[in-house]
Amino acid sequence: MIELIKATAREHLAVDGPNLSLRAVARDIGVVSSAVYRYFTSRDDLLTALILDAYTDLGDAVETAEQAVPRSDFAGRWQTLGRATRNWANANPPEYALLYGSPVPGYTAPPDTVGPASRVVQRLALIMRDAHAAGELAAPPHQRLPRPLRADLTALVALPEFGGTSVAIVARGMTAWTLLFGLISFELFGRLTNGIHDYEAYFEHQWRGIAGFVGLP
Amino acid sequence: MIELIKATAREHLAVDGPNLSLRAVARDIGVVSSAVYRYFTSRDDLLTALILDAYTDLGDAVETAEQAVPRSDFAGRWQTLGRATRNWANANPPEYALLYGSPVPGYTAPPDTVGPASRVVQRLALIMRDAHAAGELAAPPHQRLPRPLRADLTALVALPEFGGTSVAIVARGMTAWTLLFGLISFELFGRLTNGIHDYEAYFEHQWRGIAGFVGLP
DNA sequence: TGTACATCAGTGAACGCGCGTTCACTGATGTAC
DNA sequence: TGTACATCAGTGAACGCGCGTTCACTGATGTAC
Repeated sequence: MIELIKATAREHLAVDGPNLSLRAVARDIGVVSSAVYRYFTSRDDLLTALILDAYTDLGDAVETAEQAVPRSDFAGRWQTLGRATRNWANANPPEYALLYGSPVPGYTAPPDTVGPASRVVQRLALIMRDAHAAGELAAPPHQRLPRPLRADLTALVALPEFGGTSVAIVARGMTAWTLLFGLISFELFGRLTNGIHDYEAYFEHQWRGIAGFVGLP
Repeated sequence: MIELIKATAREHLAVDGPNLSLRAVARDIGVVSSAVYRYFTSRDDLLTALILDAYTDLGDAVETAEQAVPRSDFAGRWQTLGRATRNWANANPPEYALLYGSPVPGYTAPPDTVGPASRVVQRLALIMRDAHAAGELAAPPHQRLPRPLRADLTALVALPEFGGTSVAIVARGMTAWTLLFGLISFELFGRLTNGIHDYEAYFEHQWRGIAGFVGLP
């Protein structure tokens, strides 16, 4: 039943956006609206469940795809990670908008979404770390950093998924991470409708381009 | 009066997000809800006016800032363009979300928003074109492109603001454009809350980093 | 200077609809002895 | 095999609220002669 509610709610996301109507979901299932309260304590609770599911689904899809590539094919792993993320987003646009679109007004995601939310970027970091460990990651040029930014980045280098790299590498990894979701958002939110027609080719090219920027072969 | 309605509606955007309530706006102004219909034929019409205003406001801010930099200081113009865009977004988060967040369900922007919507990217292209014309834009490495993508990019190179550059340069310009709004979205939509504390320093560094990628000095 | 008329901003009531959440409840199913 | 009880999914009515849009209207202001 919980699954049925969530599935129906997901369908509604596609039409109404994040202003999910609990009553409409109940109506679709053929149940009275108060019945939903047996399974979710509130509308926000249902929304949170959907968000968590979506993060998990995306994380699984990306990890599965990336894991199928030979470990030492860093460029291949990189490309696969990007492609899997984009594919998931194209297969689940409303979920993507829920996760990476504008925040729902009046709703704040509970702290237990943080973990699942960072699986993609962690995976991305892992590829760079592995390439770095194998000596196949070109070192970015040295750049001066203001002290507070250096502090932030230093803390990130200390994380296990970035461990052993450098502040400059982490910064470029974050550039790529930002670009990844920027590319997908532009595609799904209609920024490319004037100019680009072959979205897939465009994405593949842009994503490959940034691989060079982060130092991958 | 039109201005008063729009100003009040803007305040509501901040609280309720894009689900703007015409009645709430009227209530705030101290007028009966039907009175608004004298000035806007529908809720969507009001929303369109807000979007157009926002694009214009952003475009003005960016152009004014960028124009104040000496024409031959390409890196300075680049940095200023990015900074002005970010500053505007930080000063007007709800408007930014309206323009660059997830699309409002059930609403499609009319075609006359296209022009104002592309002022920032046009400006960005202009800087690259000027730098290229001055011989100060490093040529990106040659990359093979699938035919449909090459066709798309070739059409873009023909636009006046990109005229005289190359397919590879346009592609990198689009990377930067995507990154610009990706960086701002991540900041405003809360993707950086774990890890980055000094948003401004972070942005400045990332944006300068991508300048090198597009070939600027 | 005064009257007649047109313009126009805003009113108020209504239509028909939606929403989240609560609460006491029914009625079927399962369990224990 | 049969009775008594507990569990639990779902009901239905209600609360109090919101919304966009329509329509005939009032009443003030401006204009023409």
